[in-house]
Amino acid sequence: MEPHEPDLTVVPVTSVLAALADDVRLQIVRALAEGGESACGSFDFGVSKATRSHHLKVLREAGLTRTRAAGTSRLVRLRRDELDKLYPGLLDAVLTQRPPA
Amino acid sequence: MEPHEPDLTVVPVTSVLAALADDVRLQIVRALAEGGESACGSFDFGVSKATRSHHLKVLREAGLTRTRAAGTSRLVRLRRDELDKLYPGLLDAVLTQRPPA
DNA sequence: GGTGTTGTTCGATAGTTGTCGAACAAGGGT
DNA sequence: ACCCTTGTTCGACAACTATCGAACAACACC
Repeated sequence: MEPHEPDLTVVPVTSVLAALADDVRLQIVRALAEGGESACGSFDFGVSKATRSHHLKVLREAGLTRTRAAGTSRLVRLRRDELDKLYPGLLDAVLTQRPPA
Repeated sequence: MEPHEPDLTVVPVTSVLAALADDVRLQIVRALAEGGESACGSFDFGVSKATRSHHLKVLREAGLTRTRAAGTSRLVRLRRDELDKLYPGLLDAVLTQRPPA
């Protein structure tokens, strides 16, 4: 089954924003931005693997990530080039860690 | 009663993004970005005034807008300067109308 | 003081979403 | 062949959210 990675231009802006508007998913995106392509299992942010899988699906279907199989693992990476081209400044604005309240 | 307009630095990024991740609210923000300060009633996007009031509250409490009374109306404006300073590129990336699919 | 305009607030409701455990699937190694 | 690791999928459930009509509040104006 194809992993359903849509063309970014057909994804509504609100879907992209909604995908980023979750704490767990934002941590995943930050980890990807810093660490590059990573296995799903490397994102241990206090949720079960079912929940993690769900969040990765949301990110993928919002056009934020790409996934490829590698043995028993799956490697995920940020579609940064496309995102920066279509929404310049979005990722930069969102990824920089904010002051601790 | 104070309209509860929080300091932007204490609003979680996810709240800002969630506020923008709705079609009606995005239309309101776009209208504000283009038309400047406007009365609540000027945002007629096919929802009831109760719903409109709800969306304006979400935007206000996410730190995106400021509201002041003016007679029987209430004038709403975008907190663009603060947003651009704290999240440079965010609004620009989101406000530009996307290609029609 | 009454009437109309403009918004807000209050239930209520339907839909969406985040979360989990359990079951399942696909590989790799021994 | 067996088992372990790695992920996905499947209900199920709680929490949140978008929406509405109706009731209420504040102000202006006659």
